[in-house]
Amino acid sequence: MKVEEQTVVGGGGGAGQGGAGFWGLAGRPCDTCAVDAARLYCRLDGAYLCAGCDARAHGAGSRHARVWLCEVCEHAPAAVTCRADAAALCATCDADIHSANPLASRHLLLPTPFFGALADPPQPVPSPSSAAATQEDAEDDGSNEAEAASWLLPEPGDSPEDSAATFFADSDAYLDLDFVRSMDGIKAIGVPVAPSELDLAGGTLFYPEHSMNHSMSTSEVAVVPDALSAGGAPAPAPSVAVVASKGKEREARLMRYREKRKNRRFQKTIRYASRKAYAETRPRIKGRFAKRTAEDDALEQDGPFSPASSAHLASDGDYGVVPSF
DNA sequence: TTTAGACTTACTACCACAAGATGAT
DNA sequence: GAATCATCTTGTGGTAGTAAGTCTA
Repeated sequence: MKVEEQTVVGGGGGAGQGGAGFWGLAGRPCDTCAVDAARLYCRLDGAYLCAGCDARAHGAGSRHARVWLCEVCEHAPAAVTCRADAAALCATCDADIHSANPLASRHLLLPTPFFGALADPPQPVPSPSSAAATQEDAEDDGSNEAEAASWLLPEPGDSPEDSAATFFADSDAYLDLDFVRSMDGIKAIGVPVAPSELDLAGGTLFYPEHSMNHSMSTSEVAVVPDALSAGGAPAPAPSVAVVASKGKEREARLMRYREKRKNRRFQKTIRYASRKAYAETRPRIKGRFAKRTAEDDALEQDGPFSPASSAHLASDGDYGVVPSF
């Protein structure tokens, strides 16, 4: 925790001085209006669109397959959706994040295209199997379980307090070759490979043989892209400037990703607003529910916190509320 | 380098009771 | 089949307690 805080503070300072633009990571503008930030990519049109322009261009019956922009870099079309992280990721960011360690590599990855009218923001991105379910349901039913499962299966060398996506990002500088060797034996853990037709970014979706190499290499100073090194020919050494820039970009991307996930994933879903409203008005003793007294009953009848009114108030709160029937 | 203690962080159990679910009539 | 009633189960939030991790001497 402290490591992450320090990382955030340090990185935040750097980002704060120059903002996202400093790293060259400002969101891609909409190709149509050029005003708002693009949020999705239409394959048929070959255009990056904001929500408004997409709504104008694609109606509910639209058959144009579109994908969200990567939530990490906000530049490339998302290639997959990670249900555990509830995030749409491009091939590059997916490789960065999900090849970082064996836990992350087990996240359930789903194809991203959707059709019809733009519904809601891409968090979580609707999965094909849960089209009829609410967004909250999709997140609760799948991602939480998937991530919880991944966290419950520690691997040698894992830090229990770090999430799968953040561990190596926070400790890149401390990786050593022994750990790389220790990963060789487990890098073949099965990851569902998406059909090649979803390879929207023009690259491969997964790197089953090179994922660990990719992660390790990008975590070190000498960055050698897999595409270059995979051919067997020795890749030319990148310049120091390029290497440093890549490292900072990746760090900034991952930091943004972590912040977003942190803010998103722990929102409580209220299934019964009426029960929540009632619980909030009930008397407590040291946090525990206490028996009602006659005075409590009298106050409730006179005061503004009758169950009915409280339920109404609670329904307007910031919680995700499943209406009671 | 190891150990002990202090400190921090995250998680869980607990409580009462209305609302919801279920089965019987 | 629909309506009513009785009984059982579920879900709700704030706090204390505890486990686990981190830091320092």
